[in-house]
Amino acid sequence: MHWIIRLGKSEQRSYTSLNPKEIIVKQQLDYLDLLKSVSLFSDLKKAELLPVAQAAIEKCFHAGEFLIRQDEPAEYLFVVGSGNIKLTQLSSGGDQFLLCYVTSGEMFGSIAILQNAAYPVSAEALTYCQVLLLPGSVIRHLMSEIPQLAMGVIRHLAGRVQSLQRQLQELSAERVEQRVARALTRLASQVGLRTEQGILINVALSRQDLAEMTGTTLYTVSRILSGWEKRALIDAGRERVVIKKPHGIVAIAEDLPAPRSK
Amino acid sequence: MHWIIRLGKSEQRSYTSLNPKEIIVKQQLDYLDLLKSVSLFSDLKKAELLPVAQAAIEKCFHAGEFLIRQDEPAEYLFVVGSGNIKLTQLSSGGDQFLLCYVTSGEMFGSIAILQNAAYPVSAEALTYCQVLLLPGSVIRHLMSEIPQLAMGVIRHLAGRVQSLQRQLQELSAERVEQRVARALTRLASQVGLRTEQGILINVALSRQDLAEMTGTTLYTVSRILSGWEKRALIDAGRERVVIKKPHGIVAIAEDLPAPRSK
DNA sequence: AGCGATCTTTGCGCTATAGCAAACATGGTG
DNA sequence: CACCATGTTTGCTATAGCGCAAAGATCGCT
Repeated sequence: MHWIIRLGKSEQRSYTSLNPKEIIVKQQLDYLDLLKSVSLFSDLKKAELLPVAQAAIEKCFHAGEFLIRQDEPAEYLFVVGSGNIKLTQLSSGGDQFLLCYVTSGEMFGSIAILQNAAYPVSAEALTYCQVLLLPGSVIRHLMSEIPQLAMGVIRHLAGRVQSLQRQLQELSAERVEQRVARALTRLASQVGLRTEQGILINVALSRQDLAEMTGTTLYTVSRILSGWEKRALIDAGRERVVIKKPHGIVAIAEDLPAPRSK
Repeated sequence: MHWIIRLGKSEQRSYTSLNPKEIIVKQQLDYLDLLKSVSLFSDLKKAELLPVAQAAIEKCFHAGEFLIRQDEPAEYLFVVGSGNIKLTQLSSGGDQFLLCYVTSGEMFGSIAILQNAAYPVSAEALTYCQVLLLPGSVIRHLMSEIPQLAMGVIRHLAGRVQSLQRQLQELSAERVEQRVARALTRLASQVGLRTEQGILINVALSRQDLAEMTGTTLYTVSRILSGWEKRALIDAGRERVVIKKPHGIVAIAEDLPAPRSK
């Protein structure tokens, strides 16, 4: 990440040795690179992104801090520059559901584009995070000038709808083991890190987290992972999973007949 | 519904006794009324809706016919003028999930706004249906001229995302009885018909349908409905449910302690 | 290095729900 | 009006997954 680290308060700009104008320009260029990498803005020219970058607020969060809390008024879209974040939803009954992880180059809080909306989820920083806050009102107004932007938002939301529908279907039709396998493959493709032992899921991932993702209990997840570890499919530790035989896990996720573990 | 019934083929227009121009104008006015009633277009002025109405294709379907099939290229948005439709999703494993019912004044197939997308669901007519087909390309191009339209689409999708997230949470955390109760209350508010005996769910609703909505089996649904019938909460018949004590069902859906059935 | 907090494992019993099979009900149709 | 297709009920059995409790592992901190 070639993005300049800067700690929250914008006043700090004036404390640097460079002259203010130069800093602002540099910052905007950096913002532009980050924004451009987000699929929401990929159709836009850099020039069109300038007003977005200008309205963006840079902010950092420490592990454990909440970026947004469920039911609070939704003012900002969040673009993640670095770090890992998890989105969770709390039900009235007090059960928590882990919707997804968000990591660099991704975005969340698109609900802020709508007026008077509230966040339907909470976002918790799992590591130190650098994010850009984009005021929903700015995006909203910009959309009328830049139709591509509106299309980007629509594409983003449509993708989310489809992935949620698929998840719903899976949750209703598949057994727990299959769902956990699916969650792992999803995580692998999103935050997986190729190592010698296999694919390391590169976020702190407790049994409880996996349970909240798949609608089960930490006990059941623990038993499943233990089983897989005995079959040498994975290597599991405290808040850590390494997939040693990806094809084996995929086989379970897709419910293929023979794992063919020769 | 004050919408003129006309059978599919546009050639029929010339067979009427009125002069063609008058008919076309009349038709567009009717289309405009229908479109205006759809939340997607509610922010638009009637004049702005004219191009949409002009591009709309009227079509009718008989009970049992499929309006769209999963994985087919998505060309049209559908606006329902009359009739009931169910949206289902088929998994690779062959399990069907019933996503939702769609009825007059509602809309589906918004994925068609995106280029080269495929429908993620199938839509089956449960009754005789009159629908308007709006070419996705037309909406797509109109969005750049009418920002309100883009906002409407975004609002629609955002609502869908939230409702799906809620459903996901419910499916993962709640027991079957609760989920069935929830499905019934949802249906009651959408297609419920107030009668003397209670709220009649005004669509053909088999045990199998309820099972596919809630991620369970028709056996379990049957047992649950039988139980509720014994407690005089509902009145169930072949593909028919009447909610006699709405508060009782809501109490189950919300998992309230005392049903208070005095 | 040792301690406490947190996470993980696993034995055990239990319940909710799946799923078959067979009888039963219902409504449309000729 | 009787038949048939289709939907529904219910007894029975099987089992996946829940959830407690207690022991064990791991990590960060001082």
